[in-house]
Amino acid sequence: MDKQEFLEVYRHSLAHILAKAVIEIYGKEVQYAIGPQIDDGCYYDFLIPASVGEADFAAIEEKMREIIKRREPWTRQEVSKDEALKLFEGQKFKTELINDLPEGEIITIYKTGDDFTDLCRGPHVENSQELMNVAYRIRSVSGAYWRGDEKRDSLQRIYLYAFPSRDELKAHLKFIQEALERDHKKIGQELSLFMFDETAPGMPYWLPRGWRMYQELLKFSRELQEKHGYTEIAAPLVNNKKLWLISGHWAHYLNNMFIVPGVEGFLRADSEVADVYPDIEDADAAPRKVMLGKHTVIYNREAVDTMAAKPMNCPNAMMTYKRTVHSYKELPIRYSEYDVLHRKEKSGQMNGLFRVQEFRQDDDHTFVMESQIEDEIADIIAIADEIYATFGVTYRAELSTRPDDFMGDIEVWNRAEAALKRILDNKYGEGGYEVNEGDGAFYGPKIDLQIKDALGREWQCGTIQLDFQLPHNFGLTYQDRDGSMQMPVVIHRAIYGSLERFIGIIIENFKGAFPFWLSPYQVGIVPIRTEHNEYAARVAAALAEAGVRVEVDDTDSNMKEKIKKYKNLKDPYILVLGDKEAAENTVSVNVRGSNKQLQGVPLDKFVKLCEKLNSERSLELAENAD
RNA sequence: GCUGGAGUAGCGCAGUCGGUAGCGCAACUGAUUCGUAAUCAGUAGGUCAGGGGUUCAAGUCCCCUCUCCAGCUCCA
Repeated sequence: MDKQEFLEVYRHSLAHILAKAVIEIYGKEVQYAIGPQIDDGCYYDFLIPASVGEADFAAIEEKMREIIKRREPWTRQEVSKDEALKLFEGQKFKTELINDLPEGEIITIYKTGDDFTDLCRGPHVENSQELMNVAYRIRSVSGAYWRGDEKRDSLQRIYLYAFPSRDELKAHLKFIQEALERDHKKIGQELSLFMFDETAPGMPYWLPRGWRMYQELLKFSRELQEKHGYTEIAAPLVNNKKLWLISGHWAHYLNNMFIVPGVEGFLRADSEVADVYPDIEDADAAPRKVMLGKHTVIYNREAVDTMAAKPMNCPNAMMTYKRTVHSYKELPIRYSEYDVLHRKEKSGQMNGLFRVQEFRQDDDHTFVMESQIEDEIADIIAIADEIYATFGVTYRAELSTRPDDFMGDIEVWNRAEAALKRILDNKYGEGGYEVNEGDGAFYGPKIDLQIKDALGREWQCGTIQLDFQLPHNFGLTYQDRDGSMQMPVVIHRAIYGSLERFIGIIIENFKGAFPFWLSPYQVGIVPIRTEHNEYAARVAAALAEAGVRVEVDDTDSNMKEKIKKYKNLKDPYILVLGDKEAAENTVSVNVRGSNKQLQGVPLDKFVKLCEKLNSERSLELAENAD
């Protein structure tokens, strides 16, 4: 048995032990659902008459230990559907699972001791004593729906960390701790990068330090895209619903849009209003008539002047394309935009910068002829390569192909998918990327790029999507060589994805110690005494002149406090300036992440070093000025 | 939206049985003028998330709302 199999077997088995322990503690009325293994352990879903909290963890862990110590044998049995139903009588989730199994299928059950039976495919340990040495700990308890369906039973899910040895469990707990320390919300607060307020849920305020970083990301993207023939546009943030009717958002995305009622949309209701739906979620609820008080103001979402904040840039890009007629000679046309988007999320969906209601994407819509798809996408991937490499992250590509409810011409789909496969085969080798069959959008196939951060966690950022639908909805055309009017294909693409989410990721990736080019302030200057402020100002001016972001603490607090302040803010270089430096026109440099100090570095040399780090967007800080 | 937790000074937190709102850092004032991660002393700072209720009395108990967090579900 290899290690992976071993992990699966004992994590699976531990889930059974967990269920047995919970039943022994909370009684036979516990309904147990399913208990799969996961990356770092396993979980089990229960319907328990009591609410399980942290205070109960120790008791459950102790009970599990006690059960393992009984050294009970595990026995596998094959039973018929009827026998299985009888065995799990009163267990509604198990009953449902059994009923869903195809007729005639052999059902396997596992007994742990003679008082606990679970429906399971196995395999499992032969005897509980095999679990004596494994290390486990209850991680947490949280809510989960039966079969992930929010309309069904809400269960208590108990998570377990489980590892083959104590050391491995310890290492994992350390990893979790590390991830916690990297939390971008915590670092964002410490480094004054961004903030939130309850008056604008899920909409970040970018503070001066964070906004500098944001601008650097934009600058990098713009520079690179300029080289690749992109042209930037900016478009209305709020558009009349007529636009959303054409794009299809009014029909398919309305619940995620912030509606802006126009003047016409306001009604003064002095009397009865018909067709008021008591519950917007419940389509079956009968509309009622409601008597509103005099002068109550309501608004009508369907009024002609109703508008909505844009959740996506695509419709405006389509409008921009449509402004004039286009020749095949002009294609590809690449409209990039960084406009602010708003997407209304259900409460509870927000999470720091990872999930917000207001954000910007490094978005682009490229209009191409079908024959240009392959070259264009290869070029997009080249951009992605350069961007991700600059942040020191690696990535993995995934191709999603035609779903069942696809729209458009199947021949076009087939050619497009073949083109995407050719690109990916070329770039990553056959099998060097994942294929998710049937996972594409209804309007076209797509390539997703998953990046991997310093802790090995994966994030979906980049996406490249072909679209045959919007050009159709907006009636886009170009005139081909033979004079006929053809429909272009649209490529939607983003590399950072959302700037907000990407910044959240790199905050955690770098733990707030950003590369020089990205740091909010790149150099912090500490004059030793106030009499050195004048020289400090000269140094700062020289650096600023060279495009270096520099901050000076010219207060009269002592130098140790000043150094500490800039260290806590993770400025890459801290310059300490006193008599010696002023006399020699040099700087003494503290390099972030090292205790080394570079004494007596000539000022012009240091300026050159900073310029070099900036122009190369270097990941590493130089530890000497040569 | 669902389950569970949380919201007290700018930040991090304490606040016991319901009985005058606390600590550390930061800020401000003064002294100190300092060579590599916290100088000393003093001062100020509060609608205890918001609203309602119980009570002689509410940060504390009850109800509603908002926001955040851990998950679920959904997503870039």
